[in-house]
Amino acid sequence: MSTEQKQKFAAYIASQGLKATRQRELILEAFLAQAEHPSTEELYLGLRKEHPGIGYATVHRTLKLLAECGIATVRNFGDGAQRFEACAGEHHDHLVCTGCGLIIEFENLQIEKLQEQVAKSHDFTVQDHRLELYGLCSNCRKGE
Amino acid sequence: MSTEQKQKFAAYIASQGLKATRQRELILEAFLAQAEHPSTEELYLGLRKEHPGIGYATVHRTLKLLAECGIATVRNFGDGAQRFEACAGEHHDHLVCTGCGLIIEFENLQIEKLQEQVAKSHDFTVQDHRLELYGLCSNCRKGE
DNA sequence: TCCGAGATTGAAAACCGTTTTCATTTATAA
DNA sequence: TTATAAATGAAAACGGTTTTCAATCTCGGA
Ligand SMILES: [Mn+2]
Ligand SMILES: [Mn+2]
Ligand SMILES: [Zn+2]
Ligand SMILES: [Zn+2]
Repeated sequence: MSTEQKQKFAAYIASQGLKATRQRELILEAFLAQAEHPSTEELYLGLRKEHPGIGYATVHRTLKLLAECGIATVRNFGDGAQRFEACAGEHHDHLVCTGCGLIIEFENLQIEKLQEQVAKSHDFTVQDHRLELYGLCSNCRKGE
Repeated sequence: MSTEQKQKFAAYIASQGLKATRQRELILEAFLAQAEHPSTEELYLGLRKEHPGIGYATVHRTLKLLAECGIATVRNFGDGAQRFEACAGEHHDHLVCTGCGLIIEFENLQIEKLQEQVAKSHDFTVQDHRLELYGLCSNCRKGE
């Protein structure tokens, strides 16, 4: 439920001496409502329909704030733009279709465990990781 | 041996109706000689010491050519710049230290296999993938 | 060897997503 | 209500990449 995220954001804002503004509220709502992996631009264009006054910089700044406080994750699927995704519960990785842009999410605990082992064997402490499989979905394969 | 790569490049250039130039030769040599994961800028600055006339655009264009013909891979470790790496034999993935920038390479066949399984279970054909583990190397962990 | 079509080069400008700047507006504690 | 500091939107700056363009070079054919 989005109330949870709103509270989390409010708490973070308070804890950092920041201010609760109309724009931040709007942007969080739009972010939670929007499609899966929006870029700043996409979210900004969506918002502007309802709220023409809103600024691109504010949208981007707020998305970074959301990432800071753990509501969003920053993704990068190699299209040159940062994308943002709500941290809904479980961690997951992505299959990205190079044909149509389709993104499928998956989690695989075995892979995660093996990653930990690899890190340990090199005396590394993992803070984060990215795993993306690029290829063709079944539709795009047919279309070839 | 670098002769192999030179031949591969020569063959590719011929096959595409491109031309063999002094610059391309120089850039390939520098690329093969340089450190592990150079950016265009880094390679360019290195080259300029010996060959002040060389242009940034030419370096970048040539690196893209090398990627096209399978001599180089494009990497992106999240520092905002494309990095290039010689495709020396085996595929590998990376551990990236967020403290000092150290990069450790690894390969793990179990992970690769599991990736294939994941893809298959979603009816995906994998063309490429990226796996990076970000964290702290033992040195940087001590320094904290 | 020389020529000419067409590719390549380097410098500079354009590009594009991100970040900063700055004058103005707004939130919040007193 | 007021004072203070933060936030906003527009525009400029930024930084890596890509394009443009006139000059230069490559290489197959004469
Ligand atoms: Mn996702
Ligand atoms: Mn490597
Ligand atoms: Zn597809
Ligand atoms: Zn380190």
